[in-house]
Amino acid sequence: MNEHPKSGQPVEIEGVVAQGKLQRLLDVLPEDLRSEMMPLWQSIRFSPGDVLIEDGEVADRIGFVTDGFLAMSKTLQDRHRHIIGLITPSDMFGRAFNGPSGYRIEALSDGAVLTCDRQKFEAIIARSHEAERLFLLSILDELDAAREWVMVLGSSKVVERLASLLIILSRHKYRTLEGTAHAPIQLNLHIHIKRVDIAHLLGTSPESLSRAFHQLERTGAIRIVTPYDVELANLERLIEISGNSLEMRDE
Amino acid sequence: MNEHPKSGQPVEIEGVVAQGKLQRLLDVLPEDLRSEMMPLWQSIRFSPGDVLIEDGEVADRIGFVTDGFLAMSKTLQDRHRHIIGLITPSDMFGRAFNGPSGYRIEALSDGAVLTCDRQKFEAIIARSHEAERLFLLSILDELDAAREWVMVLGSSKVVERLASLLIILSRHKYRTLEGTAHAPIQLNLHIHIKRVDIAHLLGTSPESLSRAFHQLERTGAIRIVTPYDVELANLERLIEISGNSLEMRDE
DNA sequence: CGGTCGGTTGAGAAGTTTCAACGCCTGTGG
DNA sequence: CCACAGGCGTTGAAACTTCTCAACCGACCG
Repeated sequence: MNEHPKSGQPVEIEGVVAQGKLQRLLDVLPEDLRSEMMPLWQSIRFSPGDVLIEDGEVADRIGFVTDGFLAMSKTLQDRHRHIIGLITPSDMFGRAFNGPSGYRIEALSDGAVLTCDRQKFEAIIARSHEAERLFLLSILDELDAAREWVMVLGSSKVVERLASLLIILSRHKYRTLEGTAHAPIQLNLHIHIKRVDIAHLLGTSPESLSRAFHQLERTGAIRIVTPYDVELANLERLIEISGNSLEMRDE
Repeated sequence: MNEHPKSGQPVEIEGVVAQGKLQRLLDVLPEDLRSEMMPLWQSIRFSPGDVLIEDGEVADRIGFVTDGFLAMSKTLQDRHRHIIGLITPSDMFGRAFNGPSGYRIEALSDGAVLTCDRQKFEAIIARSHEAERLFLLSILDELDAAREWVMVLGSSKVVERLASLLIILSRHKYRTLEGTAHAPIQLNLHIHIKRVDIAHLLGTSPESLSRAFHQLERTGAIRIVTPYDVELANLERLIEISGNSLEMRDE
């Protein structure tokens, strides 16, 4: 274990490297708080279907995704399932500073999280003004993401929503895309999420989703290598189909 | 009306009484900061179509709605307009602690806001740990609201989305509904928002929206007194139609 | 080899969009 | 004071998209 991780130096926990938001958070913590927090972290692997936090439960842990996809989901009385949002690597989950979870946190793919006792996490963050500010900013990012998602779901056609999703996922993967949108690059997305789950995320059925995928392929926007491996053959066209609702902004 | 944790003294600015979140924020501020902030507030009236903050603009003011409805909206290149969210009385707008606005803030009805210079607001909030914490909590609330809205837009049928909207609006208006959902109460909603705007909010067309309204009326869930004045005749049925996706939780 | 899971495809039913037209109300100018 | 235009909600009808149910297929597994 690293004794004195200086700012910018990768922090490693149980063989897993903390990235993105967690890394930045740790960078900002004063030395004493950081060394207090470090031993609290624990790496946990998950597989599709695992439930990390149940709907309505008061979570006793928070966590950061280091690999794979989690989802916030909700199953209604009529057995209808909605996926409210994806939680992708670097994102946090677990409602720090807040009440019970309004939805289930479940795994959509294989992956791993770094988790920490919620109350201890909160207590340490609250002792650093800088860390609390950083935390606030990350919530504001989440808010933006949620609102962007509202935009996406606002479009009535499934192809549009799917195109938007693919763009968003590609943005997550390659955070340095700005300006290159018009270059004839080819991006590969390996998304190990089942069609049903993507369908529930987009508010549609697996059948319609399948047709949308193949429609995108017919128009040349993407190439379906395997159901989990899509090549963004023509990003410009994909953006056009998505309705131009998304900026290719960086984080 | 809510209980005020500390001072409990309603604050009045230019004849407008600060409610909800703003009141609570002021209550939490230490005396010196509060008297510093008070003179910064200014009440402004708005009418439908007024643009308070333009898409992409770095807002120099933040504000709290005291009456009427604002919307976060975005107009795409293909002239398609989305409304991402409503901003209702007590809500804040204006991206404190954050970059440029990702959408336009426009008025959907007549109403009023209390506004304040953004930088000064931030500076004062940042000097009170309690206020900053409260601010963080209100962002978390917004996040919940945005995600609830994602749920709503996830349902494929327009009637369901409309039913959900009506329930949410009624919850905003009568914050003390829990437990009474089964009582045969009649709620009246006076919403001076044009059908086109509601349609854009629900991601549909005015025509479909109109049909949805009348379908709700036919099934006895609501009664349309005037297009802007709806009576929730059968809340239970409305909830059922909405797909039970919403809890009648309090704020 | 048979079963299950997940993706795809087909076909008819259901819901939505789109375009066009109508009616009501309001405000304006003759 | 009336006529008329424009805004807004509503209604109708046809084109389109999506949903639903059913069947099929390939991969994987016991």
